[in-house]
Amino acid sequence: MAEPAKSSPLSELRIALPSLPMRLQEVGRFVAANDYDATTRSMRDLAAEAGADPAAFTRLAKAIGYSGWDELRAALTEARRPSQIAPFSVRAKSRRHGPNADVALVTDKLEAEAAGLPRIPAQPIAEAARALHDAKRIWITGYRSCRSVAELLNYELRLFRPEQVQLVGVSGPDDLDLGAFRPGEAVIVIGFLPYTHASVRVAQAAHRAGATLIAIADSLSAPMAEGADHVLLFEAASSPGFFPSLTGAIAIAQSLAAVTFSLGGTAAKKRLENTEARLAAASIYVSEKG
Amino acid sequence: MAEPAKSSPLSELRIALPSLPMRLQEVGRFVAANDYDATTRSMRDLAAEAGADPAAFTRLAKAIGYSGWDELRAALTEARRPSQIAPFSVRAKSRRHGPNADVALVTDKLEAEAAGLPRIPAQPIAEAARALHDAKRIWITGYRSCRSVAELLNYELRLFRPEQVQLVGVSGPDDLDLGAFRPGEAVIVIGFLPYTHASVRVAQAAHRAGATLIAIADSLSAPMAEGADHVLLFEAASSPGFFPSLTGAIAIAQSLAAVTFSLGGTAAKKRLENTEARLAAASIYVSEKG
DNA sequence: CAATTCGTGCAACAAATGTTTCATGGCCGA
DNA sequence: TCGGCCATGAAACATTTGTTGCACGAATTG
Repeated sequence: MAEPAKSSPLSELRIALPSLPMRLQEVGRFVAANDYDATTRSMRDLAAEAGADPAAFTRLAKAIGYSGWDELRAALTEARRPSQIAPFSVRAKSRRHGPNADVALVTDKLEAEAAGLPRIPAQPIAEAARALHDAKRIWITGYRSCRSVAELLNYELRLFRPEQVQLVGVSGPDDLDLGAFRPGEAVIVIGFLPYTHASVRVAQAAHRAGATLIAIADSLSAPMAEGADHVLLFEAASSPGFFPSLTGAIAIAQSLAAVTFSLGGTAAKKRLENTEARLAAASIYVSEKG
Repeated sequence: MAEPAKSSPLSELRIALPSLPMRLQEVGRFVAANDYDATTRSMRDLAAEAGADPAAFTRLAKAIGYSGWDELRAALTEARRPSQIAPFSVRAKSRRHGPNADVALVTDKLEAEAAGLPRIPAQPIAEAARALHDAKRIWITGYRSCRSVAELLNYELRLFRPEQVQLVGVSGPDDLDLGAFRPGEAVIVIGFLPYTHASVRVAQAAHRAGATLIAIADSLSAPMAEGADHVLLFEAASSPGFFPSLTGAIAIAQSLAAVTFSLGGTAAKKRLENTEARLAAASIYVSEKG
């Protein structure tokens, strides 16, 4: 296995963890999960809380290349030390070129997207959520990269309205679903430039069928926004890079789901609890440990 | 002696400072200025650096109402403890009613997520992108709500590396793919609390096969982060509402794709152009009209 | 099945920690 | 000037710290 850059003692620990004896894995996990206590409290103290032998900590440190627990803790302490000079020094020194050009690209991107989120109009989202709340059935559409947004929305809505939410095109060709739209139902279409023919077709079908059309798009003049009852705007081109940004669309989708759930009241809450109980019973999730 | 509002040990110190003997003032100022070292390093060590007598630290602690240096340090340690994300307090807060309660929920959510994005560590993303660039093949995994993130990443990476990127589990049961992992390949696993067994299985299989493991998770102690060569952290619980937030994970995925594309240089650019040309030829997109 | 390695808990070890005591020296009031 | 007081440093103290040697048991190997 290749050496993956000795960035932090915690990552060294993580990497070595799986190849360690069982007990050492336990204490290793404990250290990773409680690294602040690891730097401040004593070895024996930690051992008592972790329910392990104090010696295990020393052995762990040696197993991952340190001379002893003291040295490991010193490394953790340094890694945790609050950085005195904050973002500007990093930002100024590594613009565009140099070895850190990639890092600069990432920070620029994240900042741009963070700046874009508060510009999303909230009012239309709340109104659209009410429309979803009133809808007898909810269809969701998104193609190409927007498919991920559609699926997330589908997933979250189905957590508390399982029988009434459906992705367009999952159970056969899209066209079969298009004929099923009815008044009183809601159809969500997600898309941005360049717009796919398929998404426009869905929007038109929804409009023609008299269903409530909700468009999540990057522009009011997007073709699937024509005739839409609710248009939720986000900025797809706000961040640097070559692909349009979906962060805004995801944020909208999640807000939409959250408000819709909130409108659902205790009934929605109960259905969510049922769903979660079923998932837990099927032991889908890794149980949390003390 | 009056209790001076036990807000923080540091403020107690500052208040009592002027009425202390000269040497104790010096030591007190040193502690206030280096409180991180005060919690991590030993008393004698600090004394050496401050140029003072070790006993002065004990006397200082007693002078401001503690039983000894140990107790003062414990108080400083607790005051410095990183605030573990408290979703409940956020949820319990201002459950505002009235007509605009829904709008307020949306704006709160968007602002919280916007605040979370710049906190994402950029360096690991850049390093992980380089690993992807070097990988002969890229596998992507995400279950439940993380599936959407996995699919977005899959989509964007396939735009310029179509033959080398694959979602785990699309062409049959996951287990078939798990056996296909090879050294020199990269496996991306996305997940957050509660963690699914399936994602942990994939991560372990990747590690066992000697493939480069990249984990996108909400915690360093996430089970799929064990043994990972790269861990990309985001805050799933940062925003109000009942569902964990995927905005950070999406932002990471997009940054990862962008940097990987950037590393690909002209070759990647050419492949992307080919893909776009093919899509255009199939008239997937609505042509832009004046 | 025997031999051996390896992982693990226990207990004793030396080193380091925080505390206390004691001696010194400066300061102020009588 | 004397005597008490307090601040201060150095050294001795008991305690706690991290470490290591040892024994026992499980897993592995020949």
